[in-house]
Amino acid sequence: MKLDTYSQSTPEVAETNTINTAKTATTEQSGKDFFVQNTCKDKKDSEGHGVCPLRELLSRLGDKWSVLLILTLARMPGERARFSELKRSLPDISQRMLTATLRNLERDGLISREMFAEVPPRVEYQLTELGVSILNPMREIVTWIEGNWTTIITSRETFDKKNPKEENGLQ
Amino acid sequence: MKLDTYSQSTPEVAETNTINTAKTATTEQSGKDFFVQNTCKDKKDSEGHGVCPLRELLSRLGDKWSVLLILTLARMPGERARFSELKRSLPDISQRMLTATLRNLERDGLISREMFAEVPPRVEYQLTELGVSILNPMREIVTWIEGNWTTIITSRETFDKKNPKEENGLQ
DNA sequence: CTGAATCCTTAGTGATACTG
DNA sequence: CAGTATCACTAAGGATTCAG
Repeated sequence: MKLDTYSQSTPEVAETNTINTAKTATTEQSGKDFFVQNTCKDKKDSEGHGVCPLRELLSRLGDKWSVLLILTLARMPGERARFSELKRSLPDISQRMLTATLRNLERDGLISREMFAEVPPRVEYQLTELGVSILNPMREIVTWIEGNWTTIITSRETFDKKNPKEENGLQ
Repeated sequence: MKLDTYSQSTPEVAETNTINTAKTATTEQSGKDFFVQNTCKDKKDSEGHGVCPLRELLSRLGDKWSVLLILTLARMPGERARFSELKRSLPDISQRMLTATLRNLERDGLISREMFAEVPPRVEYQLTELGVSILNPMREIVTWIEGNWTTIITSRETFDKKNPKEENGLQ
């Protein structure tokens, strides 16, 4: 027997509540909506493309090494370096992940790859124009993080203190 | 029997190669290095903090819903909305993920949570000052993605055409 | 040197059902 | 309404080994 205590809406607070539900939808161009709004599925279409650009690109930038790799490459002379240099600059990255990340970034056109048919193989990676163009927005995020990191840490500590659950975070 | 064909460095191309290895390290403040450089481990210290702020925050922004949620909240009047409104705005998110993402963002201090002890429970979430402050850098990334999305798609297509492997991407 | 191939572990995510 | 709890699945990531 389900008590109806928590039905759709109680008499006194019908439909629209304290906070207005504000159909502000029309105030935004529906172009933006494509990126943020409802229709944003992660399913791939017939071509194999993701259908949510924002989410897909974001998750690329959010993956473990892409940003670090781009920033590392940006610090190299000519925004250019070879495989082993990158490996040295990011000691914690596994060879497998370095290869894979480079490959994905190349696929997206952010870096270019040049292979030299020498006896000890040499491969050089370089930020493309597209890759360079993302540096500024990227650096703004980095700057923001640098500037607010301690604030965030503090926030976490007080939060964890007030919520002394076993384990925090996802799951 | 290992042939020594690929030893450290071949005679004619010793140590420093075509591309100079440029110890440009000194040209960068070592503060930056903390974020990008070698010492960047993902291990947690005794307190449970990640030791690589950049990576950690980036992966938060890169997770499936954080950015979408922040942007959605930013579009609400007063950068404020209740749980069910957010759920409606992001129909594809599961309740579990909405709860978890909101919780993480609250923990980081990007959003605040206010609970009302009413009979049908009401909880309102709002971007904090910190949360609002990340909107601009975030929007720059979004803008960049919007502006370069088709370029990236094109790049991927040509790449996949030239590399007709079974499946691309990681793994 | 620069990868590719395998194997394996686990974190992220979704579906579903239950609760105050 | 706003969550929690469980379970199950997948994909991301690491370690290691093999190869041109």
